[in-house]
Amino acid sequence: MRELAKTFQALSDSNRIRILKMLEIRPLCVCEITEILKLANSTVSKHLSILRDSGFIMDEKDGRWVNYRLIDHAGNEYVTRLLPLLSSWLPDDNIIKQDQRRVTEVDRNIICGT
Amino acid sequence: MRELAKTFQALSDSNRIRILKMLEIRPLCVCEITEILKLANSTVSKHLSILRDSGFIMDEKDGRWVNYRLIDHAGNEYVTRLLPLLSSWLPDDNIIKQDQRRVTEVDRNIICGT
DNA sequence: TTTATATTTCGCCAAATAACGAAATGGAAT
DNA sequence: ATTCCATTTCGTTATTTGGCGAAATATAAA
Repeated sequence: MRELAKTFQALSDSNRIRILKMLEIRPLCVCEITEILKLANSTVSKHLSILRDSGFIMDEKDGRWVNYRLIDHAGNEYVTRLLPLLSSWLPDDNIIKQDQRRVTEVDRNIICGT
Repeated sequence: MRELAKTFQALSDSNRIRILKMLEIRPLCVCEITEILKLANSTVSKHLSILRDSGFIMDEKDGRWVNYRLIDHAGNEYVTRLLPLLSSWLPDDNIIKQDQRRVTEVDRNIICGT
């Protein structure tokens, strides 16, 4: 039960929901997410670790960046069922739509390290 | 998005999950839930108001008691999808099983007002 | 109307959470 | 090896949360 509560807890924050909805478009590095959410990178890193620890996302090194992506096939029943639900929700949310559009526009080589 | 985060927030506490799983068995009054969870009645009342405000449960007066039950047909997409999921989860959790057994045994006329 | 009882609301406290900036870490490139 | 830069970790702060007991509310019974 602890695990289930923790799973819902991971989804109970607006910024983490925004991150998951952005990752529906494509994998992103921390600085791209930071740029879109307008939060400190340490804050974004914390949100990402919460989403990773609850099984929603995975990370992989890519040169000097760390790419985060939605988990492909979760070994986790809760995540397996919740991710598709989340994917079907908020299609008309203005913030989510704007975030997702910016994901298609943003280029890590330009925005990172300014 | 706020509403969605709030919905998950409601499910992010173990005691609220226990309450919802108890209500799968039958409607319950506050003092029955209080007896099973072993919490202060003010605490249980707060949990119930959170679950009600997020659309998972409804209340109805019944004499001097207030019965809480799972919402029948939610006007809420999130609740409509999440309640069946929750219902399918935790079938082997020992605490949940014990709670649900106690729901079938408990009698408000005996346990309330001792 | 008075008393009893179930529930809610209020005020408080301790613990958890989300945010930040600064410092530490770890590769990549020079 | 040293520098550069993306990311993580650490320490702090403000806010939220979950818990309690006491007081307020509401309804049933006497």
